[in-house]
Amino acid sequence: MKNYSRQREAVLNVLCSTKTHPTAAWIYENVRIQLPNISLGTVYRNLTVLEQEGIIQKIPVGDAREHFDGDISPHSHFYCKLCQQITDIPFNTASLCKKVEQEYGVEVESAKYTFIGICKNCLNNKT
Amino acid sequence: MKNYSRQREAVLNVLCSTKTHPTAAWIYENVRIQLPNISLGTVYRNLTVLEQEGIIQKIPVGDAREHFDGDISPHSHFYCKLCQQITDIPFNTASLCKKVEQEYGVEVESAKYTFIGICKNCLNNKT
DNA sequence: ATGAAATCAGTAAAGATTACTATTTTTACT
DNA sequence: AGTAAAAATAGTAATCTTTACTGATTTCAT
Repeated sequence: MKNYSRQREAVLNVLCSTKTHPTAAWIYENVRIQLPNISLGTVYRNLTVLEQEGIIQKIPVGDAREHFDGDISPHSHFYCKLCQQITDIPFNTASLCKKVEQEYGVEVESAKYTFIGICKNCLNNKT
Repeated sequence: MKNYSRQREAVLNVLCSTKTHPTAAWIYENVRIQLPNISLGTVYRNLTVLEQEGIIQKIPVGDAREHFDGDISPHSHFYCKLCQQITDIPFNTASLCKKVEQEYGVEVESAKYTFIGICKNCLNNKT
């Protein structure tokens, strides 16, 4: 079904080598260092494929673009409204999924917890 | 600082009178029934203002556009990947906010829990 | 090696959001 | 009520993000 490609591997490698939860545009710019001819559409297509296969996950935070995360272990995220950085919060999201499935008769594939506010650095810089 | 306007009130009313967690485009179309001359930019601006004031909230689910919710009580959401509907899950998000604040030295303004999968209806229709 | 299936680069198109400007509306004050 | 400053608006344009298309290239199984 799915075929190996240098481009898909490069997209995955770039994403997995950062903890910044980047956007497609950022991934595109960084993959271009290794593969200068890769096209933006290829990055988008591969991000979609990788997400559908459950190898990566999307992290929407409400800034009008999608962010991606190569770490699919069930953890949470904090989004700073001032510096726009997304940081990991090792709070496990798995525990409530079964509860939601049983109580609502749905099939839960993933859960995303996002905490929004002001990060430590930005709080300090405010003084 | 902020002035009253018929347009802002209409945007808020339309959003609060639905449980569908609509997009800006949907809100625009529905406000147009009452105010045919309202412009899309006005809808966007007012949604931004209302969100900054904490009167409404944004619900990003990863479908490349923002959804909005007039209900700001701390509850969760379920997003169906098949029918794209967002439904409320009355699971309270408030309890972990303080924990995150204390453990990470951040200021948490809001928390969003989103469960993603396949809803009851779509599971039945699959048979 | 070879042919079907998958993927690609490059480009165009579509969709979502923000920016800009001249005009109108709201508010505070008289 | 009258007025001036501040805020908001409609309409339009521009920007940014994402998806779609197409002919060429690459991968994979045989």
